[in-house]
Amino acid sequence: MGMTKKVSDIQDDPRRMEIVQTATKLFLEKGFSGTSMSDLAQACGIKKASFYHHFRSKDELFITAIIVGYAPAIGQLKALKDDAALSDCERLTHALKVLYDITLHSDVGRMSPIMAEVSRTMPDLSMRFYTDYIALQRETLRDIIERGVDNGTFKRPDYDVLYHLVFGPIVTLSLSREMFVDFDNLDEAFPVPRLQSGHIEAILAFVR
Amino acid sequence: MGMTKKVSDIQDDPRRMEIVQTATKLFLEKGFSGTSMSDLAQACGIKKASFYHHFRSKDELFITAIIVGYAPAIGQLKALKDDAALSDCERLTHALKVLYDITLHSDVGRMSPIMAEVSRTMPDLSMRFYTDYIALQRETLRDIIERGVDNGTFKRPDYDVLYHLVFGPIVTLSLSREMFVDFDNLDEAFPVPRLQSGHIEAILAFVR
DNA sequence: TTTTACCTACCGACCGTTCGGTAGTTATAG
DNA sequence: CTATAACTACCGAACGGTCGGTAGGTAAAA
Repeated sequence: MGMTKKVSDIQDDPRRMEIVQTATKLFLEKGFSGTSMSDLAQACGIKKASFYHHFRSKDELFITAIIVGYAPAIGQLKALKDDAALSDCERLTHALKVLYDITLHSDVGRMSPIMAEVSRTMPDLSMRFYTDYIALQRETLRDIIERGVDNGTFKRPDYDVLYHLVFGPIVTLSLSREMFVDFDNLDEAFPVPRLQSGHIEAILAFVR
Repeated sequence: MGMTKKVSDIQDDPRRMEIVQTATKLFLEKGFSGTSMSDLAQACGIKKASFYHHFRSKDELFITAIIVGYAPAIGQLKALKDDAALSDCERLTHALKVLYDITLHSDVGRMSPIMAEVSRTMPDLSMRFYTDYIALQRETLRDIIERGVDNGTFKRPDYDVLYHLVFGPIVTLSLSREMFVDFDNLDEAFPVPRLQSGHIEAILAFVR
């Protein structure tokens, strides 16, 4: 308690949020150590010194950007649990599609390379990323499957293996596409729609 | 031609290789931008300036370290293709185990975070990493499956989906374990042996 | 005599950060 | 209504430090 700031506190200050948005874009583009405070200042239309009115340090700004960055994904995940209208298979399929969408097209998905970069120097942040986001992903998937097990639709899997099979391909796909952005034939080497539907089919077969 | 150096050329110079080995260890520990030439010099028992006798720049040293680092894995992969004594399923199982071993326990496997870190600033290296290593991984897997298809053991899969399902979990597992090294319960969150055997079973079911 | 491998000493550039100060706004007191 | 104190947002200039890299020399091997 005390030290940790809530996401809502940060988001309440509009000036801070502007800066965080711009910073997020830059960090995603050029990585943490690749983005200097001068770069950041220029992008924000502010002088370097003025940052330190809003944030204690570069680290604090970065950490804020990460946490704010995955906040919407957390909302999407929580919404998945309460999808009453669907059948078990539809719910699982939909959940997997949402996971693909989040991981491939939102900030949090594109963050994996930076998280990998800073994980060694900011283990606390990695830890928080795990408990706030990864653990929630797992939990959500588990809830959906358990519901299907109760209804007799699915047989209960080894959940750790299931997480491995579900998140592994998605994360690697996102990471690969971030790493090889400059490929001329990126969509040929990593054809997202086909990989996605093939993967979902395989997972359905696995839990049935 | 011309610019590109062969691995054998580098490996022929023992002093260079000593330096590369030490550098590799440091880069894996602290990342690219986290490792300074001074750090490197101290670890090698050499003065900073003496580096520039052996390598043109920090980048060249790093690139050399990466390429030398995945060389043995390439050897292992090539050996997999000519495994005559085994049955199709045994061969596939064995290949998957080797992939796990390489990716989790060798330098090249542990390199994914650094490759992610530098991919934006060194797109050429990423490209080379892809064609030298990733494409070879895919090709090897494909050959093994094709052999099984010819024998009637396997049905021919969508290979892109297969790559997705095979390499995705392995890479993510390796990356996760690198990122969350400091977890007290790393083996609980990512229990390698169970994940590995569960994954292999699922893949066998997928191609059969 | 030239080449190799290493050294000492140093460079300019840039890093994240701090300092002292300045407008402009708001709150308070006379 | 006015004087003043306090606060917010920002700035120019500089800080100590580290970065990758270089100039030039030395000592020994070829």
